[in-house]
Amino acid sequence: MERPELPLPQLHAFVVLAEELHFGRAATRLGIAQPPLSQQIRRLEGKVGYDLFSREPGRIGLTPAGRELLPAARHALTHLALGLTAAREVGSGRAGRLRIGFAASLALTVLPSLLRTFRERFPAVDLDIQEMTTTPQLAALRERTIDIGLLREPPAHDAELGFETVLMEPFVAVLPASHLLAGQRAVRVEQLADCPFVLLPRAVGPPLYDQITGLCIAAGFTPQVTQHAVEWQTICALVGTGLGVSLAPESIRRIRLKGVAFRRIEPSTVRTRVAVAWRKNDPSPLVPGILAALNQGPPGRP
Amino acid sequence: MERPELPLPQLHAFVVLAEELHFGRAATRLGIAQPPLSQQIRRLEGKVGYDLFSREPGRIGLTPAGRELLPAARHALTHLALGLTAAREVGSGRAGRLRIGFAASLALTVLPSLLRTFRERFPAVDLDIQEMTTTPQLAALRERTIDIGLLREPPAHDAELGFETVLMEPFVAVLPASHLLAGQRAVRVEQLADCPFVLLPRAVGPPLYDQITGLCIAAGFTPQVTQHAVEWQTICALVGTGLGVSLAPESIRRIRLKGVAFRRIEPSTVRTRVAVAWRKNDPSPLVPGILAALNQGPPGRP
DNA sequence: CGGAGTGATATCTCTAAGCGTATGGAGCGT
DNA sequence: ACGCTCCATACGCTTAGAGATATCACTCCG
Repeated sequence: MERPELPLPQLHAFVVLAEELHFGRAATRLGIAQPPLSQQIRRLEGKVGYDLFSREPGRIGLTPAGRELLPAARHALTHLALGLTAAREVGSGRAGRLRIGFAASLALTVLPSLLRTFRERFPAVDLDIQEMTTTPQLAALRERTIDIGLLREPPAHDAELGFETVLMEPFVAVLPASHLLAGQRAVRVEQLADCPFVLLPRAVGPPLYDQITGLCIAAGFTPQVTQHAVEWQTICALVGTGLGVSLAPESIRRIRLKGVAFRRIEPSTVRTRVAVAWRKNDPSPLVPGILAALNQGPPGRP
Repeated sequence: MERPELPLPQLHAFVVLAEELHFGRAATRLGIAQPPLSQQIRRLEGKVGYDLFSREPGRIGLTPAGRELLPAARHALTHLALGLTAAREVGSGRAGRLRIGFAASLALTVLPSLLRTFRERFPAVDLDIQEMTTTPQLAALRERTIDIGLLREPPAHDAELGFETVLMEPFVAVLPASHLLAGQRAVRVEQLADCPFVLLPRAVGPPLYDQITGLCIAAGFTPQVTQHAVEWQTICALVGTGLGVSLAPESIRRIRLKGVAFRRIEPSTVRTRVAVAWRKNDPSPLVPGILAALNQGPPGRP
């Protein structure tokens, strides 16, 4: 990439003159007087090294060299103009791309309303949404694979990432419909002490896992996890087969499955925190945009 | 076409910095100190209205707006550079296109050697050659349909066109091989007085036609033209069938046809002038080039 | 022959680009 | 804590660019 030799204003004048083939009119179109235009063209011809126009009285024409340069000049000017407006669109946040990672359990609650209000405000923005559990989201944010994360139980502080709480969800008990406890309106956690548990593997979201087991421990027992599954959908299905019970954020009530019952638990003080995450140094104007959309949009009730 | 907002030097700096992602190295590549580079980028960002780079200590990166502008900037710069060198190639005459019209009778004499020497000197120039008779050539030159004409009997002076004599050709008699006069080494023009003539239509080249009939009139008779044909090739063929005789420039001896004989004529003082023609105001550097090639190349002997 | 139209030249002004040197200040590693 | 790297800022200088006005030169035309 060598340093540019031809100033753009001169090329602009060149293109306009090539279209008008008349110094007076071209100068008018450029909004300048005629002599400066003559100068511009002369200067440009000086830098190119050859005449670009043949000047015969009453008849201005492009020389072969001018004909050769014209399309390049036109392309450069239009490309730049387009690129500039595109960059401004993106810079202002009117256009662009935002990659969002979200926890599967939010697919039926926060996510839909968030996407709706965001799309209303930024119709030209492409949204790439991708289901990911908490830990991979944090990694993806750092690696710049996603720009926004919707996750559970964020770390309290992070040098690189910012968090904002979206929702505080209580837990519910997930029971087979045939289970004894399913007859109650609410279930005390200690009543689950002897039941086998179906849970997420701890690795996909250690804080949430610890919160659930912490609930049990607070109730005086250590849950016996007999089965793991990576998706809440699967956990509910397994519970439905009678394999065990589970404790889950209230959101998953939206998953309707035959033979599965959800019940409030007591104590109901412990809640799981749902948060947005973003890179603090992300220069994109869409990040503030989506935070605003989250706060403004209808609160995602489970 | 609006007036350009972004100066090219700044875009150049932008592209280089986007490649290096390091102010120091980019400045070195640009051959300037680091602070001016910072200024350039700042100015550019000011004009765009948004940051193009995210500056975190130890890590420079493109913002989305910068990513959007980068390809446009690169395209503009490379297109301009290519267009500029192309224009210079054409301007210097090293490349380009030259449209040549030529009289058919020259296809076997002046034209081949001219093309050969011209191609040696200007290998990158495209030559469009096109067979045309004299009158259309003059029109095509004026209409800028061709750039160079190779024609017979040019007008003595022309305001717009320039001419240079390439060759002065004597005439020969074209006879059926069986003709009585074919037995002689040379034919006196008046011996053709009673023969029917095959000639070009006057319209395709009035001066040449008048010259031929003038030859006859000088010899004391008016030729009886019984047949016209637009190509010398055809004329010779018709002569070969015994339809008549003709008078033609010596060049057409190169046309070898059975049953056709060519003989010197007497008096042999009258000659037909073969000339190059060009637009006097043609800005192309190839015009002087081809004139030089004509003078330098081997003289086109018929 | 004179005037209209068109482009080139001459001269002047002003602005902003472009560069350099010197300096400040934040992170990071030793 | 110190120094190193790296980028930003401040200041001053020079020059090229871009504009205007006034004037000249040429051609064409009535």
